[in-house]
Amino acid sequence: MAAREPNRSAEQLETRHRILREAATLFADKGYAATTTREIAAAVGVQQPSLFHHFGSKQEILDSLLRVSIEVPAATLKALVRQEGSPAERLMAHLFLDARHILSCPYNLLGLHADDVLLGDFGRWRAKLDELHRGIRRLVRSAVQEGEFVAVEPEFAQWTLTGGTLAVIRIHGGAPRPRPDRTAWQASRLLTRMYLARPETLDACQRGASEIVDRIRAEATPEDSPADKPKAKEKVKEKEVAP
Amino acid sequence: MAAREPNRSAEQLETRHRILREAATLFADKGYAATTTREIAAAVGVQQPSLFHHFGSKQEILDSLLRVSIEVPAATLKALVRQEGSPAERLMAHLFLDARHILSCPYNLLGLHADDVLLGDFGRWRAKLDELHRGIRRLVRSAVQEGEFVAVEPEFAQWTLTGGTLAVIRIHGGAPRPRPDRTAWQASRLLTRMYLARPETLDACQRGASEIVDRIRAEATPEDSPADKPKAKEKVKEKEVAP
DNA sequence: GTCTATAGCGTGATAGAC
DNA sequence: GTCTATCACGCTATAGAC
Repeated sequence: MAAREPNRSAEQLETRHRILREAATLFADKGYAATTTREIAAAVGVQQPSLFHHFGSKQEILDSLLRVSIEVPAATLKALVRQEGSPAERLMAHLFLDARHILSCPYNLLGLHADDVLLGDFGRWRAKLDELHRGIRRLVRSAVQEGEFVAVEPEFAQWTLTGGTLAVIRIHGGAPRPRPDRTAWQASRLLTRMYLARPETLDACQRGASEIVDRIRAEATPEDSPADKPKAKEKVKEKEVAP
Repeated sequence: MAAREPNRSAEQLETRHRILREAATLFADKGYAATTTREIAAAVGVQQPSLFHHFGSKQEILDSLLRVSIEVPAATLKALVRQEGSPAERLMAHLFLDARHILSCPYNLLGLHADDVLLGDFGRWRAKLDELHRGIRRLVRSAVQEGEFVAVEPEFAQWTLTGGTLAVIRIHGGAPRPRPDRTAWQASRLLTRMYLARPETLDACQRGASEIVDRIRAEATPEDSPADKPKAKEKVKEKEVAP
């Protein structure tokens, strides 16, 4: 990287962002292994070797996307377990935060949840994701023990709930949604309802979850975004990919 | 990843079936594109070119597995729409049949649902799967209209329900389950419960679904009714597809 | 920062002996 | 039916001009 350049040109950031964006879409469509660097370059509108000016390797592109996909949810879940509130409320808060993160993300994160990615040479992210899943299973187990949830295998519940998050990604598809909060609450309500022993307590559960979300937002640092996280105020233009 | 040891317990099977079995496991672990024919051969315990005596290409291996994974559920859903019963009951019957098919299948079908497979050069199977998803969305839409289900986007419901089927595959993992019917009913009960407007009607819904399943089974085996054909549910044995 | 040209390698698949 | 040997191709990544 040009160390003596005082200002990283907006052009470079733009290209880097577009690479991530197009790569994420292609990974979602065809999978990571099946996507070639030539296809990514073609979607961005540059020649294939030009990618390697911005990223050291194809895996590095995936790595940057995985950071967005996994690091944020893992951090929020970690914040969640310290919060007060019943297990079901905390689980619902997690489901909401996860869904809203997806709906606010400018990249299509679908391909990053495929097994060829998570079981490949990405032990670092795999470990983080396992931690996430363990946290969810722990919350499910507590909710079942306290009678909030019906009897269910924690592992099955975890896979259906994370599968529900995938459903949010599928419907989202990388396109901006009008009201992310509303959609995220809808999804988390349905997923929580699946296991709630007394479904009529869903509204109360959501109120508890909402309070937890507010508390986390209050204690969270304003800038929680490393270099790869694109600005919330995005100037993402509609892509004009040469097919 | 380390090369897998040849599966000695499977050495008695036909080589062709062992190839399918080991390939399915590898596809589930690493994805289709990331799995090499050399890895499949190593898992089976033969040299790589020997695979091509049994299958014309790597894609042909995948094709044989996709037939097992998609053709059976598509056929049962087609039989379902002709049955009497409320939309929720028919949907629950589908979820049960799908789960039981998975739990009775000797192959790990997880990798076949990955997007790199279904969006690749397999338009034939992709079309069949789309048909399946459309059928599910149609049942969801009817159930919502009739007040059996809570208000929900059919597309979201379809992805969560098919995601729930994936959860069954994940827990199954290709290993035999003691009581497939019991596990399949548990899963379909939870998934149906997610959208049932009045969860207290779940038992009634299951009774209706069970009757539909029985009717389908009756019409699926209309001609062969020798004396030794038992009707016990647990006796249902999925015959391996040997094309 | 992007380009052209190409290296280096692993892949799916084939040929022919046994 | 399985083996050894090998091909032809497409892939990621590098080198160096501009």
